[in-house]
Amino acid sequence: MRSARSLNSDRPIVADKRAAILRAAIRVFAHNGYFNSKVADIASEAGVADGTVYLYFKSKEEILHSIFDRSMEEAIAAGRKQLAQTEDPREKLRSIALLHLERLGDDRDLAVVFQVELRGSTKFMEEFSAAGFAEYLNLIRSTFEEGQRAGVFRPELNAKVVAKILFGALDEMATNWILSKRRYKLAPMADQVLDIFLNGVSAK
Amino acid sequence: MRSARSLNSDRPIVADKRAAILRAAIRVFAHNGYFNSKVADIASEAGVADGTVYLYFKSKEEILHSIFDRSMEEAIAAGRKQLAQTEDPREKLRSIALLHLERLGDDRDLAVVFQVELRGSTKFMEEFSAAGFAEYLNLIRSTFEEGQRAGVFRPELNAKVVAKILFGALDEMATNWILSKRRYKLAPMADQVLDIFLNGVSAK
DNA sequence: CCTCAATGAGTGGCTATTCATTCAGCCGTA
DNA sequence: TACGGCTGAATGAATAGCCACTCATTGAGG
Repeated sequence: MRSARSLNSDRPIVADKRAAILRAAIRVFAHNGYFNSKVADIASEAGVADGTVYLYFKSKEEILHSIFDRSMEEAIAAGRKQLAQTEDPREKLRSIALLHLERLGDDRDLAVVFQVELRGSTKFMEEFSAAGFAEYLNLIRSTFEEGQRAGVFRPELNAKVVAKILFGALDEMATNWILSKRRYKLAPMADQVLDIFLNGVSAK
Repeated sequence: MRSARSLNSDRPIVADKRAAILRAAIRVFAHNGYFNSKVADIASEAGVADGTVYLYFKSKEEILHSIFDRSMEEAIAAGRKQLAQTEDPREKLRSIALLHLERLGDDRDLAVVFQVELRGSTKFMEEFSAAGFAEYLNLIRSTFEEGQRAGVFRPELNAKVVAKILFGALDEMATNWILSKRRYKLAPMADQVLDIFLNGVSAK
């Protein structure tokens, strides 16, 4: 039904279908919630048979895992890259925030999965947070500490707490954006948050 | 099995059992997650038969609703009361924050249900947020606006955004506290958050 | 005796996962 | 070039297990 390269014939096909199923799953999870989504829904959304899903994923849960892993990996990579291109710690934090909200603002379905569906279970939260979120928080924290050493930020502040505050504020912007009926751009909120945040943590 | 007042005989009994079931549900939901919790688990935790649950609640979902409604109502009432006893807008916000974290810090199971389980579905989020969260955010917002009028807070800031930032920061403190393996007091975090927050939003 | 809260075994509906079957493309052979 | 398996990706009907919810029955209190 689908044409494929001849050598290494499985790779391109596999990647295609895996990706299609993942994209379908994001859409379905976003609309119905993880627990109310049927594997059959995902399959039909992806245009494959029910059983095909199990050729690419061990279980429904693994699909959710994969969504998280892939997205978080991308996000962190993008974040690091951005950090490498910036000097001023204040601007670094601004970049992280902007990237964070841009990424979610560009894909509402993915945002719903991240802000809502992934939070819906302590089990997921613990597993996931250990890996991905913690790393992300550390990215923020170490950037802040860098700024403290540079004398830009108030030295007496606990960097861990500061990181959580910034993350929490951004996270809430995203969640509110999803739940809001009004349609507005998410990314520009980053500046409003950063304004207050930087004003609160800057030295002098 | 349980003794009761003679007149109006249903009220005391009903209240007792309803409350017992709710308390049990909080515990069970906190440990297994809403979707992985069986009604039978709740019943046995509450020390009643499966069917008894349905004498007090229409469905499993209604139990979750009730937990949210009751707790949110209490929290908002407590918040309003506290606000009435305070003058300075800065102190008002500090009180709200402290109350917020104290309440969650005092009951870990309830906190898990609030921070994790209640977020796990867009459907819930939309229904709930419309009612409870929005009201809570408004409480913060109007307090902030009061402070703006009094010249305490920077007048150019968007109060709605400011409210979300504060709420988001507190919310993240709570979520992190739940997921953390280390045991620490949650309430004192309020001061650290408020320090940075107030520093960020204060006039001058 | 009544009444009615409480019980808990049974039912119905649902859905994740499995697996026997199909079939498209490919290769060796004539 | 034409043919006849062969491979394994894809299918989707069937299974197996789970669990919210019902309701006929019980028995304590009055």
